[in-house]
Amino acid sequence: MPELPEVETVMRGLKPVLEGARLDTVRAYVPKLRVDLPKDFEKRLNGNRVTQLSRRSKYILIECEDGLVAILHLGMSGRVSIHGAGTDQPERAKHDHVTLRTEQGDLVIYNDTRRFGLIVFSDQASVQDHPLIKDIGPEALGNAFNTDHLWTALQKRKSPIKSTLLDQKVVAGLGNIYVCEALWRAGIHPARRSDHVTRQEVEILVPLIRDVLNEAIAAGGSTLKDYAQVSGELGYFQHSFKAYGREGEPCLGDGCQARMERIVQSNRSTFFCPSCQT
DNA sequence: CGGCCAACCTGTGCGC
DNA sequence: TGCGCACAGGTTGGCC
Repeated sequence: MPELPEVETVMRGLKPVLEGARLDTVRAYVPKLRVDLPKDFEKRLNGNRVTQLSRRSKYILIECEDGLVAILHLGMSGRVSIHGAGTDQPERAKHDHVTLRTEQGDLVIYNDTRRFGLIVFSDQASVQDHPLIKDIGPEALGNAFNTDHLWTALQKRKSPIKSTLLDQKVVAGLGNIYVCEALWRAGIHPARRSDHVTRQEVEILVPLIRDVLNEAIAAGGSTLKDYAQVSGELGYFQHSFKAYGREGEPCLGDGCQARMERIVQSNRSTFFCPSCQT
């Protein structure tokens, strides 16, 4: 998926188009993504007015005036494109699964090759208690994600630090790319047992996690492979990773002569420097 | 509960 | 252009 920076970028791109807008024509072309779409999907959204967009972890929350909240997750390959009123509005493309048109004439298309994304309904009063939301840990960019919190979580775990940072119950928003990047910056080996990371290292790691996420958001989200951010003026950006995808290439650490390596941890690729990361 | 793995899908790239 | 396999940014459910 899109990780936190990409989801944040998509949410920010959708905000000016959807917030305050009344939905005019809502269509679903498939019965399910990763899970079934709500049975009354089109009916509940059509004619509704969007009041607020927000993000929780990698979920985009779309609140409507009648209290309905649509919870959107982009999975691995979900993309959102916006086609402004008065511009050419494309024919339905392969893997376009959901379209929203506003009364102003803006068109929002959800495209998801692998259909690992999802859209479910909740309501304003109980969305924080929704099963998908309720166990999520503190936002990586929020104040509640701090040294104490991460340190406490790490003490309870023997699994590799990489796996723990991917656990959304520990910290919300990190994914495979930014965990690799943050651990490289912090000089921590991804296979190190969580409970063997020192408190001093956690103090270094937490702000580095924030840095890498903030830099990616500032860059408009990274554009990579099958993920493309095309929501209007935010545009494209080429973000160059220091660790992710750099197997066999020189480590970019100061004065480091080593080459980056790739290992597989719980079926996910991890990229790291065998010299800088201990 | 912690930890691991398969499953959910489609597409792409590489070796033969 | 064919076949088979590995791999891709995520999350869940089942099992030990």
